[in-house]
Amino acid sequence: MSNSKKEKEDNFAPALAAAGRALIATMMAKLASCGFTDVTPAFSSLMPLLDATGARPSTLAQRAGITKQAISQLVRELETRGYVEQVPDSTDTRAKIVRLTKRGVALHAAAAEVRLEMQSVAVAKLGKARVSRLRRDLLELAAALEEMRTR
Amino acid sequence: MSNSKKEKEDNFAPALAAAGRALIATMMAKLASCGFTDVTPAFSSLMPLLDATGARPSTLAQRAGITKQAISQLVRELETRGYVEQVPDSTDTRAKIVRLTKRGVALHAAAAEVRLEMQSVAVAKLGKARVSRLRRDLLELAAALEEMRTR
DNA sequence: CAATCTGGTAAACTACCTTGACGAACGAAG
DNA sequence: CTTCGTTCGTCAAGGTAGTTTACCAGATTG
Repeated sequence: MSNSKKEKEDNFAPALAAAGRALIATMMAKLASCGFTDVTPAFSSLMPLLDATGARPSTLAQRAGITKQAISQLVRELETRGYVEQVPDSTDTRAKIVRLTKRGVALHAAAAEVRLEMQSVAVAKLGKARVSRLRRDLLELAAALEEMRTR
Repeated sequence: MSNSKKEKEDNFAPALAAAGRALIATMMAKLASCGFTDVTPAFSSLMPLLDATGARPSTLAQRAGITKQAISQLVRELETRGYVEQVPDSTDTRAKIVRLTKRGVALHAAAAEVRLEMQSVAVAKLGKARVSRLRRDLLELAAALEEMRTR
């Protein structure tokens, strides 16, 4: 009996899932209230990986940890919605450069602001020390699980 | 300048995502190595919500936080793969009861074991205190974000 | 008993990712 | 200069996990 109770009490998976869901939902809600109603979660995840100078799809894929095909689709969607434009890379005929449009810069800024606001909310609730410890522990946990997986 | 740096250093979203991905990937890998090769992430997420006595789809939907239609599909998949069976509820002609088959019980047990193993790995890496603090902080973070969203 | 609520399903759709196959261009090596 | 392996991006198809909309049938209550 204490066994099952212990698992339920200590199991961090639901907590992790809940935090993840809350993070996404809050980001979406805040962006929508800023007028960005056609943004999907994947867009907002991609935003912090883009900068003013532009980046190649392959680079983005690497940063995001997904395939270049997936990025290709995502970028196309972003393009049809007017958030980015693709220009040819002058140093490589094969390559493209994904660059934020004016509207994209606005979304980028809005997403960054929401992230900062989330950070503030977290710090207000948990305190600065616990927030940075949380981040660190999550990364260590991920590494430990990853090692367990591959072993 | 310190602003953007601060955001990058403290932003917990990537850490959260990484931990979540690692959790799922490890669960899948471990279950596959136990012979459960036809299990999808959603199956393993559903397992801890099922018990020996069986439960109604609606109840499962509530516990999982998704629609009853989604549960309906999932349960059907689980049924065709032989992990659960649906029997009529004697107390309500409309209702069904989702019950683990013998194979389902085996999967349920395997998933529980993997969760315990993950817990052990986490404790080995972070220590018992930090793990339970991590869980608590995640829940508080989720609540804070949720409040921020609805406000 | 009629109205309404609840349990479940069906179909169509969205979002996000994968694998596999491919053409075109780059870089180096012969 | 040609050949060869690699890299850049795309097309096509499919899988997973959900959603919304619409609906039926059984249960509950005024």
